[in-house]
Amino acid sequence: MSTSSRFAVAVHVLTLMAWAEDEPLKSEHVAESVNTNAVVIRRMLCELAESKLVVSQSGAMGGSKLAREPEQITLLDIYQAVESRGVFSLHRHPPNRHCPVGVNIGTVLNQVLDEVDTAVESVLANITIKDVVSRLQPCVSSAVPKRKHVRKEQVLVAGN
Amino acid sequence: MSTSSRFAVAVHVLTLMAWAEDEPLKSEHVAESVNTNAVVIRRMLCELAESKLVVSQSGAMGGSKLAREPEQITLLDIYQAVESRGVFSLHRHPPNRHCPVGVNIGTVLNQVLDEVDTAVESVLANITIKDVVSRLQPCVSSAVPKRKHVRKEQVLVAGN
DNA sequence: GCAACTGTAACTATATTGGTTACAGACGAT
DNA sequence: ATCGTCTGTAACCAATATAGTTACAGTTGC
Repeated sequence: MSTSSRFAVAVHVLTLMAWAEDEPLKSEHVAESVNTNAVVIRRMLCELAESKLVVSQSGAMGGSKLAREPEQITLLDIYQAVESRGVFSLHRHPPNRHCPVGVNIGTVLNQVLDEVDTAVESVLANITIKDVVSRLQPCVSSAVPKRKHVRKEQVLVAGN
Repeated sequence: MSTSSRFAVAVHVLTLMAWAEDEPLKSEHVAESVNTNAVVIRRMLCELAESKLVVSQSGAMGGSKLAREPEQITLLDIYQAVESRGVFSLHRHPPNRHCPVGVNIGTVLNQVLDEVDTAVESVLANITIKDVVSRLQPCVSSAVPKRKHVRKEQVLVAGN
């Protein structure tokens, strides 16, 4: 697959804003929490603004905040704002159309990949930023997160 | 995200083998159907062999075929064989642990991403290679596949 | 032994993401 | 009005993953 961290970062950013309630956050400040460069955050904020999830204000005392209430923003909204493609891709080059399998496998795969995308979307549609904020509170910082899938590089709660 | 076509190609390969029944297929032949280089196919066949989905034989009259019946191989088996990571990744670098959101967002995100992975897996677990072969037959080659998500580069049934 | 295969290493090409610097433009405060 | 503080954005570079290619050692049937 080769997934990106764009979705994770976008959720992080919007969660910060929900946490900050109506106070506009500076990209520099957000970048500090995410632990990346402010320009990376601003690029993402532009995308999120295009999707009407945040509003930004230039100039002194400016910053960005949520465009709607946290309970009105689902993870699906965020996913669609920052991840342009579905979960899987088809062949890089079209298969051989002179082969009985090659000529039709795309159609079947598209059916399957749509089923997958739909499943992902229905999970994300049922979680709002408010939910994320609520789930944030009872966390004990000692626990190291574990995933079913091995994600080599990423052991959270470390560094800094 | 930045998904790869590895899953699509792997399904294509195993479908070819199911189609060919018990006849061993040469990597060169498979590559022709997939429209790629034979080495790319052989690399993938090695991974599929490690996961006991195919068996290969070297030497003259050699080739690869399914290790089990097509109805005993699910798309989840294939997914796990060729895609090492889950659907999404967490942050590239761990967030700032001095921030109340940064320190705990990983735990919450892991919960969400596990829900997503589980949803994807349950879809894939319910489709076998035999199902794919069955769905292959009634396809009319005139129809251009459509996906809910825009996948720019890839218009199937073209080229060559 | 020979020809036909697989397995694999080594290298290149390409694409995507992320990080960085730089700067134009917006805007509040004085 | 201008100054300092922000955002928006362009132009790069670096890192990573996938895919494509050539080359060749090893295996096996004939």
